[in-house]
Parts: sequence; structure tokens; C-alpha cells
Amino acid sequence: MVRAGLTTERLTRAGAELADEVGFDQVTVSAIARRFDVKVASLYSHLKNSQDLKTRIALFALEELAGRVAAALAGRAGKDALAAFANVYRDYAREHPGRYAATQLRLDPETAAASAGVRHAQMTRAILRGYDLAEPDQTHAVRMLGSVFHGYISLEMAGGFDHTAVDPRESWSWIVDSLDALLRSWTTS
Amino acid sequence: MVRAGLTTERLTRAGAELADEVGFDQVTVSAIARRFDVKVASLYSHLKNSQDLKTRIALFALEELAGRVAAALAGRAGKDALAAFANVYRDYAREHPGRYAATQLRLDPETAAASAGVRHAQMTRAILRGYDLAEPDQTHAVRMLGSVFHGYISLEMAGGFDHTAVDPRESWSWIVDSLDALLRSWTTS
DNA sequence: CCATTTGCCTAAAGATGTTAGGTAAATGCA
DNA sequence: TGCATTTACCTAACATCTTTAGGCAAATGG
Repeated sequence: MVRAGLTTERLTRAGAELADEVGFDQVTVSAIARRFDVKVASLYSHLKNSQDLKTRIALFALEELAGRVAAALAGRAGKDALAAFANVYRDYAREHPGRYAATQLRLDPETAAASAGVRHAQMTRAILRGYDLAEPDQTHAVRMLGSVFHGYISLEMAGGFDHTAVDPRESWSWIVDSLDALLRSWTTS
Repeated sequence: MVRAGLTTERLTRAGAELADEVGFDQVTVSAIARRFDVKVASLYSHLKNSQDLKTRIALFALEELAGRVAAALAGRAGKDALAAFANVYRDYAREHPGRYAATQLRLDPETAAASAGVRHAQMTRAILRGYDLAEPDQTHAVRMLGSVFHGYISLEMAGGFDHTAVDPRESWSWIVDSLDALLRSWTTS
């Protein structure tokens, strides 16, 4: 019998694709096995268990997203960088809803510390270089930016903005403008 | 044999408690049945299915939270109302993490329209009365407030703020102050 | 070219979700 | 009070998913 050529990477990738198609919480070892036309038990040579699969998808998505953010931030500063940063997150979530959901998976501390999550935090701080904030304001601002962007995406994906006629894209740029103004006001004060 | 006295309400309540203890996604029909020392199939007289249970927990939590928000907003306006509003959400999430997670469940449109979610939206708008914003800025602001608060709570619960020494409570009030300043600046402009 | 490793398999058991149909308790009406 | 009906919970059964144990055949390498 011909072998399927499974590897942990291919399974992870397939899991990410499946997540985008049916939702991250619908990602199941069985579904991946079906996709490769292979028996479920065969996956356990490449994955510790179901949780392991989900963790790998999360790490994959964090990495991919961090790469996009880094590319978008290159050569930008100030409001320009802020808007680019925001748009990368939003676009990624729209393009890859399942992967974006995966990035919210709670990782255990060591895994999180070794993940691309660290780069995300660094890049968020990098944006604030354009605004010259001292600690602890810088940390407050990092948390605020993360909250707004994640919260907006999360609510938008959940359909929370569906019952008002105002175009979400307009709200998005209004919010980015507002954050820029806010950060500038903190700089000058 | 003595009957257990199951009702849809008791099952929903038990589900909410279970959610707070083990997480909303760990809430299972089987676990509820164990809690009442009853066979799983017995619950199907009171619940359509597992999804129905989760929806009911979500509606219950939305209702409970809306009540708290309404109570907190009574007699307050401006920044005072804004801070009270924010704190109710954060406190509720800390006190009832499973129920808070339940409020994020995606509901189908009709269910959502008939839920306390509508009241939440109205109360958010009510806060903005203190800032005198015209449309569409008001909608933008509603979305921004929802995003910040939900995003912050969500990131904090996920442990996203654990690797920096700055006290999350300070960031929280810094953010509330910033939002107040921002809304006031929009009012005057 | 044979020994070893590796990849996928069968088999089995446990947990959850769901439906169908039965029995006994509660309820209500004469 | 006594009987008919409704209601509440049960047993049985099946589908799906997760996970472990052990087997056979294909790939690999000296």
C-alpha cells in the first residue's frame, strides 16, 4: 500500500485550512484524517493528541501573522505604521478566520514564551516609538492598542456590528484616527 | 423512584455555574446530567440539544449582565457612567468567566434580536449622551467602546498581560481616562 | 541484500451526543 | 377517591470523536 506522506507540518497546515473553512473549534483529528484519506490512529505518530494539533495550528498562525505584521511595518512610522499594523490584523482575520481564532488559544506559559506572540508584543511596542511615551504609559498604550484591535475584530467576526447601517470600514478608520490623536496628545502632554 | 425535578431553568443555571468552574466550552450535556445524578437522555425532555443548552446559558448571562449594567448606570453620567460601565463588565468577567465567555457565543439573528444584547447596545449609546456626538460618530464610538472593553477583558483573561509587571488595574483606569478624554475632544470639535 | 526503522493499519475501549420507545410517578377530572 | 392522561425519567442503541496497543509492510542504510 502506498503511504500518504504525513508529517506534523502537513497536518498542521491542513488543520489551519480546515479551521478557516469550518471554524477552529470544529477542527478535529478525525476530520484531518479524512482529509488525508487515512485512518485516525495514524495521526498519532505525528501528533501527541488533539490538543497538540490545536496548539500547533495556533503557533503556525501566530508565526504567519507576525511575518505579515513585520513586512507591513517595514519603513513605516507614526500613524502610517499604526494604520498598517491595524489593517494587517483585520485583513488576516477576514482572510483566515479560523487561524485568527487559533491565535487566541490559551497557551501554557513556556509555549507562549517561545512563540511568535513575543514578536507581536515587540512590534506593538515598536509602533509606539513614533509617539515617544514613557513607562508605564507605554505599557498602558500597548494594552489599549491590543484591546481595541482584537476586540473590534472579535466583535465584527461575531456579527456584533450587523444591526447598524454604518460601514464597519468607516468605524475602523475613525478608530485608528482616534487612537493616533490620543497617542499624540499623550506625547505632547 | 424519586424524580429529580429538572427544569430548563435549573439546567441552564447549572450550566452557567459549570461554565464558571471549568470553562464554557467544557460545558457538556453529560456533565450536567452527572451534576443532577440523572441519565443523559433525561435532559433531552428539557433541552433540544447541546447547542440549545449553550444558547440558553448565553442568553442567561446576557440578561444577568445587562441587569448589572443598568443598575450601575442609574444616576450616573459622563465619565462617571463610562467608568461604572467599564467596571461592571470587567468585574463580571472576573467573577463569572464562563458566563462572560458565553456572552460571546454567536447567536442566530432572530435569537440575538430578542436577547438582552439589544439592551447592551442601548446602554452603550446611553453613555454617549454625556458626550453629545452626532451620527455616524456615535456609532463609531459605540463600536470603539465595545471593542476596547471586550478586547481588554478577553486579553486579560487569556493571560496576555501576565508577562509585564505593570498592574492591569492601572492600565484599565488609564484606558478609561483616555477614552473619556477622546470622547470629550470629539464633542468640542 | 538483509536488518532496522518508520508509517500506516486493525482492534478495542471510553466519552459525548442524540433518538426511540418504555414505565412509573404526578396530575386532573368525575 | 379512583381512574385516565400527561409528564419525567429510564433503558437501549447507534454515531462520532479520542486515544492506546500491537501488527505488518514499505522505506532506509550499512
